[in-house]
Amino acid sequence: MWLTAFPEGEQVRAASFLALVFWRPIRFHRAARFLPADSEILAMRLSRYFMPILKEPPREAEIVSHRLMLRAGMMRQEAAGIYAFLPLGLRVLNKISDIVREEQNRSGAIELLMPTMQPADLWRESGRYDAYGKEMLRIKDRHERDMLFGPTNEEMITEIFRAYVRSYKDLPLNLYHIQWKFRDEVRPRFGLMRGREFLMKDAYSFDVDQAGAEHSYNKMFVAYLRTFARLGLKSIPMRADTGPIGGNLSHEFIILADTGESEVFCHKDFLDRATPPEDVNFDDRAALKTIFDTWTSQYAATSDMHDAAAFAQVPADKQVSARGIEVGHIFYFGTKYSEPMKAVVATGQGGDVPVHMGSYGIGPSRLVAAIIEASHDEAGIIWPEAVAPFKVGVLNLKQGDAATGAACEDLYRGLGAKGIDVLYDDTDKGAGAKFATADLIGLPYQVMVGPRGLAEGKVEVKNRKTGSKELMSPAAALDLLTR
RNA sequence: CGGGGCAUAGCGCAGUCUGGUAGCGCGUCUGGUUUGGGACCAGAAGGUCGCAGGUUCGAAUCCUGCUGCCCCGACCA
Repeated sequence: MWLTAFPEGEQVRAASFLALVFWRPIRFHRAARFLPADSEILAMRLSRYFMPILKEPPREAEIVSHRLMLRAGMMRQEAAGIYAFLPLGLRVLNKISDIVREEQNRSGAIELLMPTMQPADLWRESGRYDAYGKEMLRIKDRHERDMLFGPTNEEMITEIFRAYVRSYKDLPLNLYHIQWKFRDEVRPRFGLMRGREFLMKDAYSFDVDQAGAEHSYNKMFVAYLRTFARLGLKSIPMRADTGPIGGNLSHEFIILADTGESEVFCHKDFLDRATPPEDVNFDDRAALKTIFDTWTSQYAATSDMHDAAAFAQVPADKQVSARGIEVGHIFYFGTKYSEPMKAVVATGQGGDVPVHMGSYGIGPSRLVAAIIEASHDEAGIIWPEAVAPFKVGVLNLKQGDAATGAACEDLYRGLGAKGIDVLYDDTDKGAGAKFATADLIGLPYQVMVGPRGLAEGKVEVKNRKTGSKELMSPAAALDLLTR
């Protein structure tokens, strides 16, 4: 548009200047011009991607998710407990965050975004500036004002709430954000599992009374069950200690993984209980209460809360003791913050009351690691389809061969055009190396395109999870993978 | 914060005890031959040995201090 402001002769120079500046994107567009615009970010040629895989795991990585994330080129450590997400890791993180977001929205929670930096004064109001201890990273700005890198956001959300909401008519309200947190752990470890900087979805509910707050709690409870199920995980809610955040109703959501950091005990029925359906009515108090009761009626506890006598009441063939990873935590804490911070609403019956609050956390960055812990084998990661960085890998087993090249291009473009996330391994590597890479980064479906199969008009589709391989025509593969 | 360990090329490691011109594998680059489970041959590039001091004719190696990272424990999304 503003090009027209150039004198005639200048337009050419301006245009070529732009071409220079945007040379890389233009080159990409040219190569991908058969794809609709929206698909360009979904489809990727490995030869042009940034995915620095490692054959050997770096020495510092001890646990499997940490090793595999480093080997798959998903992240890079920059300091103890602090990681850069590389492109492959970011794709997974974003897919997890999107699912978390969808389920929060479905439950009626509303997204906003609070800053990572917070003024200390807010925390002095709640009394937590002194109480939180050294885990809170404290900073002074240039004017010597006390600031902090937020470890959580109860104070700030309460400040926002009290600034605008005055009436019971505006309740219930649940506000959430997905933002980086910083907790200066004494001993960060296990890669993303216990980092110092981590991504957290934290939601905060506001209700006029305890009954309302319990309904809000149940909404999150159900949303969490759905979220973890969609991420391909079996989650088990376990009664939890309320810890430093305070309150009196709290559950941890634990997923089972052999390498999990805590020991858990539960009733076997948890493992095949049906996930609440997509169309569950979040406004139906009784229905949500029923789901909550069903999911909390049987024994489930981490070693901290374990009661051996109660566990012994579970029939022997139903006793499960396993290892687990905490991936979510929900709290109801009443008026712990609303009272000191004066977040009050008119009740409609004369007078104000402090609102009843709850907070609800899920760590998407920890989930990246937790999913790997729960789903991997000797060869590498086995991504659940919903969070895989790419759903399909197209492997050209004989790079430079005209026939395999053409078949791969067709599949690559065909999948991309249908909106499938596809990674096309068009590198010079040998077939074996490509198999190893595809398995390492855990692509759910891998299409092997080589001269041997192509001679009979076939490609091979491999399922990463089951290991099954099937020969079929490229058209059948396209059909299968876009279904 | 207590205890233990590590730091040498992009990654994994040897060399340190017993001081004497810094090595191996993988990866990278060039050329060629290859191509269905981490190919082969030939050649090449790449390191102030974590940092600072000290001892010595000479330090990756010995001494002192510091920093970073990992593991176990206590603590935690």
